[in-house]
Amino acid sequence: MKIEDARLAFVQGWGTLGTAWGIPRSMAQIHALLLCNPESLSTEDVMETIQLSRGNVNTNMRELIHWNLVKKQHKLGERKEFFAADQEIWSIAQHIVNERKRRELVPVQQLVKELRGEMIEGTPNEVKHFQAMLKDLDEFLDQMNTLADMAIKLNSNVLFKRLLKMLS
Amino acid sequence: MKIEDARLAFVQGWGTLGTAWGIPRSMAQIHALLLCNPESLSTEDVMETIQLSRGNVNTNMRELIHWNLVKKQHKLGERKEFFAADQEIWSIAQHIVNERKRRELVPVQQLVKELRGEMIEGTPNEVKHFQAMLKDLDEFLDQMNTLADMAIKLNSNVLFKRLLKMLS
DNA sequence: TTAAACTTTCAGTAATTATTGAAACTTTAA
DNA sequence: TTAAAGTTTCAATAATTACTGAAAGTTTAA
Repeated sequence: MKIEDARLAFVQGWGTLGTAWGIPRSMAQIHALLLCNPESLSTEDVMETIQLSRGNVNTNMRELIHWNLVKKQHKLGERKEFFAADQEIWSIAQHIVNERKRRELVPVQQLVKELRGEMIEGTPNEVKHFQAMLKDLDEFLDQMNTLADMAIKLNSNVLFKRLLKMLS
Repeated sequence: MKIEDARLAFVQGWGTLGTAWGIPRSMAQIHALLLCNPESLSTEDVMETIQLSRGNVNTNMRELIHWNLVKKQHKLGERKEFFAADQEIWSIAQHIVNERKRRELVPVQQLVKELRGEMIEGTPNEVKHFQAMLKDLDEFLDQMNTLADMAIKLNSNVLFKRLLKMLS
């Protein structure tokens, strides 16, 4: 298999899977293409390799930069901008985890805390049940939050193995 | 605030947030409603409380049952089915993590392993880069997989605190 | 058996989200 | 300056995903 085809296969697969992660197909594809190229690429390189419109590439590239997954670069003597993906998998993971926390965890916590601050009127049994549920959820979300941070620190095999042992 | 309103607020919020988790709004709403009711509810209860069609409630309830988040129940003397949510937050988390692993982690691992099995033709530098990336990704995904399993086992404060200390 | 009570399915439609492409904008080199 | 090269924006459209409602199917009690 030629490297170009292998890259394309990776790009397509990553794109499909991206949608399962709640990430736009194009954004995932662009990221994949940058990941598997040692050189940085221009908007046009990306456009023609994965057949996307200029607007699409521009928008999603901005989003990738915002996620800290991609950096802008300039080449000597070239006017246009080039883009390169962060290649450190643990660094990538860190940024993805942070982004997902922001989108998925933080808003839930806000909701729960808001409701816990309310005075609830109803039969004692119902109120008790409702509040107990909120409390469990709140505590759980806190732990998840901490856990997500910790997961990122586990990038050394030493720590990872100690943890494995601890839980076995 | 009346308990009915508090429940509705929770249901609405959970529904909105559900979409950020890649879960259909209705499914999240139904789950939320069951979570905050001490009694099990019938399809019709759910339909009228959150204003959803019968088909929608039926379909999403089946999905919730498939995720092991909800159980069917029968009431003495009643012909229709009732539904109750699992109230154990760590058990809920376990099922959600398993489901997400199945949808989000497993397919990526397959893709990566498939590509690693290929012979790649290209310049040494490009091939080396491509394969190194796949290797990193593969190892990383393995660790993530293990980590997800472990996260679930951390439901005791004792373990959680030891881990915290270890990583601080 | 039959008919009422209840559940499931699914074609059609609505709502949401992603993508295009062209016009407007910005930067740079002559 | 100005015009060519490059970038950004965004209204229109396409693609995807979720929801409805009614018809078909199933179960149960008389």
